Amino acid sequence: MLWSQTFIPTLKETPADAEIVSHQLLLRAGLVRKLTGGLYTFLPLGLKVLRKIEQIIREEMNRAGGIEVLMPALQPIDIWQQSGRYETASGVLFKVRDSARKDWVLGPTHEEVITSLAANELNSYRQLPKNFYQIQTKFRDEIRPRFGLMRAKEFLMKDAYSFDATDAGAMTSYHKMYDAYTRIFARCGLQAFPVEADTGVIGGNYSHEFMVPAETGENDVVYCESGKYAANIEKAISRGPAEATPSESTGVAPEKVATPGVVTIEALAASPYGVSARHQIKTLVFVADSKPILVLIRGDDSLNEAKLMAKTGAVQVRQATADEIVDLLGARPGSLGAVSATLKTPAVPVYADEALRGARGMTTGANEDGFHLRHVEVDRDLKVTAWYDLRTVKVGELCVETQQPLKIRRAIEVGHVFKLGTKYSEKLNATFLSEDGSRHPAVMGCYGIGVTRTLQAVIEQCNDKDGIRWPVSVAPFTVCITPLTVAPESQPMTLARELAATLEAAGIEVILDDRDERPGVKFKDSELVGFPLRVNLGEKSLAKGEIELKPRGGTMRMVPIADAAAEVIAWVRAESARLQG
RNA sequence: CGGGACGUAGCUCAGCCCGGUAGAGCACUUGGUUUGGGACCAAGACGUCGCAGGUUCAAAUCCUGUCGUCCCGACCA
Repeated sequence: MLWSQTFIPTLKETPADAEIVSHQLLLRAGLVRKLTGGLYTFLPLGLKVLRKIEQIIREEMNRAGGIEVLMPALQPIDIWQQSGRYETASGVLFKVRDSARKDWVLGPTHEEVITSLAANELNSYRQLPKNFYQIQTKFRDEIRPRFGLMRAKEFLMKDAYSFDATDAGAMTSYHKMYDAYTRIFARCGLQAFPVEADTGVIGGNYSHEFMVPAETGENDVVYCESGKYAANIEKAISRGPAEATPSESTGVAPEKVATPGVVTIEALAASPYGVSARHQIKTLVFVADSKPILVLIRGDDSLNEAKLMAKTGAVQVRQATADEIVDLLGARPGSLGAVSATLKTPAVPVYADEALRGARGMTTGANEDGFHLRHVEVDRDLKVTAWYDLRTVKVGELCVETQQPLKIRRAIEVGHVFKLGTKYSEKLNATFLSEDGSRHPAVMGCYGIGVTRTLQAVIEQCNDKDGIRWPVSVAPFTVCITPLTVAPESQPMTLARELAATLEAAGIEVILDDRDERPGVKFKDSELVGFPLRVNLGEKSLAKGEIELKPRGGTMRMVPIADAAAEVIAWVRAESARLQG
């Protein structure tokens, strides 16, 4: 490929609306251009990278027994109503209306479509297991598209769906995908690692996310340095708070104390009250599936809403409004409590965090503005409907596996594998006949990779001050041949064309920078775009019988003209082998 | 949806507070000089100052509304 005959609009300056380095480099290297918020056009080089990532995914999916299909992006709403997600996922659904005024959705994911297919086509245990996958555009009405391709309204995803006859079979399918994902990200040159994950709206009971460590990521991962434990903070557990919950009884009944103007944990902890956060019970009011609930957390802990939803089985949870809270408890936020004697409506469920078990000598709101209760003992004074682990793990707490202190880091989620069970197969009648003639719903799993997000994650992880540093496996071109003189019959240009032909014949993707630009411009551009190897052909070196090999980020090496092709091929093969894992 | 910032040339931005002929650098066009790390000189072209109202003799500048972008939060298979 000649540079002059493709389209690589590089930018010297950083675009104003790109915040993170990978987004800036996507634009500066001429890989994408924004149409509007959350929607991007892929330019030739961006598209080449995308296709390479897709190809790696295809190879590994096929190797793991996946069968490629292509499903419609436009979907009828009835299957979404059948699965129940027309309601539960309505926040992300793009809905469209046709000329007959019938409603459709643009698929944010394809459990409904594939399960409908399976319902019709998979009727016997003899046909199982099956794992269908596709690489296709997804649409999600993200509230806030962000960071270029990281969170977009329209994006490319690889999604796969497994159907098994038995739970054990489903676990096997799950682990095949888990292993395939590990290989896929390694081949893309990404350091990604699996973590235990919450399943969210998609459902199911077992799940891992593949995370790329990055400060700009949108997820917090809790992990143990031993490598034996890692989980999304939404799911993470520990051996409990670093400081024990107070459990010594004062032997005194709850006592009302005036705390005028005190509406925060901090204010109550400060002078003149001096009630440390650890001695307080935080009372939160939520509306879970339209019903009010009280949630109790130790004052120095924070509620993990994902856990609340997972543990209570609630589908939609929101914080109650101030008015709702006053109606329910008779007091405003800041003075709320769950001490039974103060509750107007004892029927409201009270969910308490495990860390509050046996707590005594606690202080909590009196359900009367400006007053708190002290000497509260949870077992004696509160009626707890259910105890759950609802708190968010904090740095330094001990790992449940190794008892070492846990750490937390930011990460980008590039893949997610779920064991779904029979949630969708039951609702959409994807059943099969087993050997004994009985009918069962297929046991499903689903597996997603954000292809466009993966592309940006590679940039986020592989860059330096000069630009992108593509791993050879996904680089738009592997070698950038750079003649410093481009006159058609000049020696640099003639040798450049010959070398390009030789390398292409060896299956190496080459771009030849035939632009009539000064060397500095070409060097800067090739480094910005990030081609793994640049081959310089300048009259000075050629006069000495040498060609220059400059790996991106490495040191320049001179090789005899006659050896250049062989040297480049050897370099590329060695780099490629390094990424095969 | 709440909070904040910002919309001026293709890009990065100044001008706005204090109303009075729309600017710089880069990019682009032409000519010349250069030619191993984003060259230099000269000439040129490029704008309904996001949009709509309002105030005013006069609005990029002040006011109101609106649309859009980015960030934080909420939310997020």
